[in-house]
Amino acid sequence: MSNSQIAAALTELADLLELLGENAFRVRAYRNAARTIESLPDEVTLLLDQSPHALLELEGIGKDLAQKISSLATTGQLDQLDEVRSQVPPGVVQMLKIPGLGPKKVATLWKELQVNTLDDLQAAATAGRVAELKGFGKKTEQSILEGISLAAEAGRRVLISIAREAAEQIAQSLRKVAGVERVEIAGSARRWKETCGDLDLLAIAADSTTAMDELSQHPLVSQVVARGETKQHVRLKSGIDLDLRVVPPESFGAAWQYFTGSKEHNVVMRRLAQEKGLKLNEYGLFRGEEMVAGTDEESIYKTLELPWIPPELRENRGEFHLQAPIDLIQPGDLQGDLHMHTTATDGAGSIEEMIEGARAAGLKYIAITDHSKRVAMANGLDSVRLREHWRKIDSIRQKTRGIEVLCGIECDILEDATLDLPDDVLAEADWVIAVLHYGLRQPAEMIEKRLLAAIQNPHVDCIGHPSGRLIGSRAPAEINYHTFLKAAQDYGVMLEINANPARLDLNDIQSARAKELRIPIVINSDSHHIHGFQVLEYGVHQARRAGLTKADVANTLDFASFRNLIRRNR
DNA sequence: GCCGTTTTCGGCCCGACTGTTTTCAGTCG
Repeated sequence: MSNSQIAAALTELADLLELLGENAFRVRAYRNAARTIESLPDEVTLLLDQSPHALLELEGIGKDLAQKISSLATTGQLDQLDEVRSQVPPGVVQMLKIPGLGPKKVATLWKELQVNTLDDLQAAATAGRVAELKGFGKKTEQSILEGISLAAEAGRRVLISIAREAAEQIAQSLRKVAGVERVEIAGSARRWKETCGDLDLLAIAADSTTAMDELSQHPLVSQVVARGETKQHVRLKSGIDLDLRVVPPESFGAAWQYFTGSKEHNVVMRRLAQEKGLKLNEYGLFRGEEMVAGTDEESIYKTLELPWIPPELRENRGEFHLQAPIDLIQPGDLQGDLHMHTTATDGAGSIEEMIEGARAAGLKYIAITDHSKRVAMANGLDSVRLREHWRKIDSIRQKTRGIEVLCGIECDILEDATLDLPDDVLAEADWVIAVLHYGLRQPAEMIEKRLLAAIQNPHVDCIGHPSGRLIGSRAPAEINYHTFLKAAQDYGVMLEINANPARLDLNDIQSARAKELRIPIVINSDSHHIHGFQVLEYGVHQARRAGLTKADVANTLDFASFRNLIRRNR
């Protein structure tokens, strides 16, 4: 198992144990271990190869967890996990996804009302039985009803990061099979959609049997749902479904185009073909019986008199108006990263470590932006500690070569629309990102007031993760994007695409609107550890889904130009 | 479950908020 899969298993175990009323500190130990494993630079299997005791060196991992992690890493199995899974109905675990419900409340619902599924819960809440429970009331009952759809949704789709990783891993092992010529990811994962409902792989193979056998036995696969000559449908242990299709080489482009979608994009494609007296399907583009294109995607688009359209744009959201090939931003275009944390607040890396991590990720400049004091749980900084932190950053950057470092702050926009730090402190910052963390459920007028107040503050350079959403688990704040974007444009405030795959906020649609208004976008990692910069890729693909080019993204500028942009906007 | 001892147990990050209570448990980040 990969590190993030091990981390997911440990997190699931923690959830289950918590529901079973296990000691909270024991549960925390599992969660801490999950985080530790997730942020390791090397795969656990590699560490174990180097030394069988390597895991014991890690903070927060003792004999017991080391043994469990090593079992997960080498066999993908953990008896304890299977055991507790059998004790808790899956529907009960899903209830944890309902905002406002934690393990205690869910356990009460499960035990007292015998609700085992989200449907059970909905029925109980509708009947008013939830409000009668001790510790529950009318408001809780109402918020449960509102949150159920969110939880149900979360169960059906997975984050793009989870989807891409599983798909790439399986594609890699299929590529090693004798006779397999080519394997590619298709579907929403190829379009880098925020979430994926299932995975699609496409292969060229002399003999489909060997490829399908390999897939059946893959450690990530739990069961084969269906298997035919050219198509195999499996379910992964993580609950995601995956389709593998084996196609002949001459049809590969057509199949790739077809199975990449989206459905809406393909409807238009087939209509355009029809208008030219052609027929498009997964086998090729045909005039009568004769195949006129289909070995590669480019030939299909070209025959339809279209430039090749990057997968991220294939949503029928205006991509057919493209006259010429569009040169979307690439991951390598980013030179800076303007949002990250250190051990001063809730990060895992020191200032020096984050600088080195950024350098290793190929970045030329960064801003260190720890939390302001309102985020007490993260040990947020007040004016005194922040100034001290900046002094420390300043002395370190004096000695640092090859990468520029800005003294920044991620400053909370408080519930009353004031900022968490006084103006005279913000004025000393090189870079200020203002964000909403609390009070996301306030009425739209209040959210608007808060965002506009932040934008109008002369020291604020950027609004970070504007909606505060966590995909699948926390709904976005209700934002009037029209006034919000207009204000950002008027006051020269940049907007962030937060690259954390659970955020991707601004979303693709609002990012496209920001581009139209020529509001500079910055794509930031929001790193909390030295390997956190890898997520920038997800932010870049989100930007690509919005049609952004290098010129639309401010942190593709060199440092001097970026610095000038900040100065000009202030 | 981990860790570090005043070394085999006792503590483990915490402040604010919400909705429930009538002094606080649970949730959030």
